[in-house]
Amino acid sequence: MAADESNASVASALCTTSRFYLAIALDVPLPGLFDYWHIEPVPCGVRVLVTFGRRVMVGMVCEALDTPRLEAARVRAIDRVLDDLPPMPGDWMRLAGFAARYYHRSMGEVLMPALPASLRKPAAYLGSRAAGGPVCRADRRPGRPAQGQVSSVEVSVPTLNAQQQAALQALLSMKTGVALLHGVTGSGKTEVYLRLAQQILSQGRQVLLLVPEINLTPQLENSVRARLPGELAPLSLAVMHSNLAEGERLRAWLRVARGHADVLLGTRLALFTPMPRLGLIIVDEEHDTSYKQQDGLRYSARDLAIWRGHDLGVPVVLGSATPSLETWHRVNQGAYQYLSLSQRALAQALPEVHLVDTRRARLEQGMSPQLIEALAASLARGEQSLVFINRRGFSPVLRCNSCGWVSQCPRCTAYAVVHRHRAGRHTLQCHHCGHCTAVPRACPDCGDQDLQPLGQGTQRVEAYLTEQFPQARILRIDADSTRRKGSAAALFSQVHDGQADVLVGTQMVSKGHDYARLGLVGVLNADAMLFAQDYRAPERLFAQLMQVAGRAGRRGAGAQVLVQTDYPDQAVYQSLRHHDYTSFARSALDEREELGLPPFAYQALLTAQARHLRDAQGFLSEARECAMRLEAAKGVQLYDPVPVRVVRVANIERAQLLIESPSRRALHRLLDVWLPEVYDLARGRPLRYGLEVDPQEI
DNA sequence: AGCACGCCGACT
DNA sequence: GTCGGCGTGCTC
Repeated sequence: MAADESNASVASALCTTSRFYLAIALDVPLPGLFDYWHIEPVPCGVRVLVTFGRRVMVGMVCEALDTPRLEAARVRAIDRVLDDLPPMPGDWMRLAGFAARYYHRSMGEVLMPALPASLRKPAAYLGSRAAGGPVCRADRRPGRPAQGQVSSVEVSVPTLNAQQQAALQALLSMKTGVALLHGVTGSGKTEVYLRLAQQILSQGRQVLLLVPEINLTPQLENSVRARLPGELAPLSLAVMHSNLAEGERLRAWLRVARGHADVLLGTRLALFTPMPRLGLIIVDEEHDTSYKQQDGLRYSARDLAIWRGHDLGVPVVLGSATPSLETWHRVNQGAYQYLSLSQRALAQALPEVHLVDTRRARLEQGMSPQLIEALAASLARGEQSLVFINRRGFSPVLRCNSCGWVSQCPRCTAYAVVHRHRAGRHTLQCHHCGHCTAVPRACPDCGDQDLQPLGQGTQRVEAYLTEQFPQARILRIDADSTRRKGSAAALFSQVHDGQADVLVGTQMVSKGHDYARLGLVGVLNADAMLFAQDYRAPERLFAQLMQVAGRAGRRGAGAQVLVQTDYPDQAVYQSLRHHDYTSFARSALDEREELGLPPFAYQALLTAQARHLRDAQGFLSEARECAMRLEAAKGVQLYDPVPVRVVRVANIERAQLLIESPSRRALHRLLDVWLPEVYDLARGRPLRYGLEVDPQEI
């Protein structure tokens, strides 16, 4: 071919090639979508490779544009259309769109993190090792054989009591909407979920079952797996949580998204999995705070699950022994159907709750004589006991008895916690930033060697009990003793095999696990939770204590719970004593209404982090003034910016501005017009900021 | 968020 | 004389 001829054909191709403009979502903290073009149309929901600045990114097509919103010369062509997957389904795009609007983030910040990592990382598509792309590679691998397969013949299906039967009937007839399944621990909520799920599955539809955290799924996973019907074409289960290896997560995601898996059991991130035949969403332990993501996009998987169910016209079941006050309020308003399981399924008695007034007790290592006595008795009966203390490490602070020096993290406004290690080398660790130093032999200020650990953590309680009960097998379960992968499962299986007499643990032990022979639960230092935090502290404490109390006596009778407190008259402890969620919720809601707090108001939190507190606070003050000048600020309260409780973490100082309104619409309308100005205000300042909608802690 | 450009201290 | 510290500016 002659050179001029080929040049001419290139030129004519360029002239005749039309450009199809696309608005593309990218995971960058910038508002809006980004304009690119391609030589042919690309449908919404398709992923593309684009060059953004100097790097290549995976983005998602969200709109086709007639004309670019940017000067045409600045619009780049996309690099490649990723066609290894069909376009993301419309309902999935709607869910992401809603989350982006509600949490006031760009579409890209919502969409992209919702995909398995290999589907959003350009490296998975570039270079020699990327041959075929991640989807192709996942499809080539058979995947691990299903573990824990239980033959359906061996499964004993429990019979339902009258309450369970009634709840199931009501749920079966529910075509859409939200129901609260309120059942005390051990009342058999799981059995109701499973029966309901079976019904939905038999209609050929998929079920999404959300659980708070994954260390509790082995038990649930086995019961679900055991109960999936179908002999010739067995229904299949996919499990999804953040501890999955990337390849496993992608394979599970693909099975669900292609409709090959029927049940998806997973933590909050599973909410964003496409499900072409979704027929039911269950949110177990809906009050649990781990449904709220605490970094990146701070979404509530429970709230989004409700939206998704509503959008698809599919029922959503919320289950809890201690529903969140938000949910309880919706029930009171008649917006959610209410179903109660007030009896334990196997007719065991609820454990007796005793409050030990620690103002009148002589404590040894934080433990009252009553608790020590009860532990001894329980050991003598050959039962298991649980000592619950929500504090890991040996002691929360080290103090010099001579000059009053206390162990402070050099980078945070927090104490450094004493930790003991096997080798006998002790450390001071900051639980906020991870800073770690050796425990000094002498006071760094005055040189005195009289350094004393103050207060108790799980290690110290474990050490003390080991000394008190040398014949007992004492096991500690907390974030430290379960750090290595798989060690949590190993420790829990020791417990279930009866190889432990006393369990010492943090909240890790209170979730999900069913302890067959547990006759006694002791709770240390509950008051710290009551006074430490914000207005939600009593609600969280109540849920936590109900949950840990519920661990006791699930199989036997006569179990007891001892809660040590300086304030036995507090409503939260009195309600706990009577296992009375309803009275607790009523008094807590009355108080919230009187004070105009959620769920009677809606909140957002603008946070700022900077090297110097004055920068963070100054920025928030200006942002506040800017908001007050806006028409949309009518009916919205903007509080004064304040430093957060632990103001400095890793040498970064933090402040926050609370925004509140009794009208959700008014709040969001203000955010819509105000946030672009906040964005401009932050430009060029030495700080970072973020917005949290419906904050759980303030 | 990345990633690069751009101006000032301790090293071969 | 450079290597590299992180301030600041931009990305369709």
